[in-house]
Amino acid sequence: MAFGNYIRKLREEKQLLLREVASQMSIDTALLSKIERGTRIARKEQVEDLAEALNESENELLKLWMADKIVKMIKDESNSTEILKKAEEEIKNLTNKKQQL
Amino acid sequence: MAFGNYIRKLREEKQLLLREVASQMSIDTALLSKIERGTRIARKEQVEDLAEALNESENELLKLWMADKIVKMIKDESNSTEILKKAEEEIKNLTNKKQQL
DNA sequence: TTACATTAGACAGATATTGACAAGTCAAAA
DNA sequence: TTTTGACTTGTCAATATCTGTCTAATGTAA
Repeated sequence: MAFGNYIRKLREEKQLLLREVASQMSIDTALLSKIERGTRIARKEQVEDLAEALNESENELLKLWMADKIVKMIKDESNSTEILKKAEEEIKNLTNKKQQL
Repeated sequence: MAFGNYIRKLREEKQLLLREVASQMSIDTALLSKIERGTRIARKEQVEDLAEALNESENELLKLWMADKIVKMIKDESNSTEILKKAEEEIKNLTNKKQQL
């Protein structure tokens, strides 16, 4: 599930209003609405605030948020899976190099 | 291999000078140098021009270029692999949804 | 209707990206 | 050693993108 849908689901489960959560995040209700609907991308800071406001794991939310950004970036490419595979390969290489230090 | 290193290798194999390739791309030599060294990210247009100038597959270069952007985005995260896995999962979901249309 | 939650659009200000220029390093040739 | 040519680096103005808010609109239940 996309990041926006996920946090909306969390918010609704907790029976919180947009304005309540947005207020805790110190942003406008409209902005949170857009983030939940996926028409605006949250900033890292805002994801952290969200985790706090929704009492959820910050790491988990950040993970979903980053994955979401990647998806938005390549979802329209015909070879998106190959791109991810290549990225994974590169990450592995980097990790190995780091360990050698 | 990162995108920049890769295109530098290609250029050197073909014995082309920065200024020759840059000229074909209608950009400054300095900019191409930075792209090859990874201190600047090429624009999509420039990757296309590069493919032309180096006589390489545009799709392949674009793939590497996108993978590179993803790597730059998450390489410093401790859970980068998990992030990629999640992204892959989402992409699969999207693909399935599309097929249902 | 009224009240309240949510959403859409438009805007100005903040931030980031872009490409070029000039000055720099470096190595090989003269 | 000077010169030459390839490449690199730092800086900067112009441009493009992003940010958050405001206002107005939509939807919905009482």
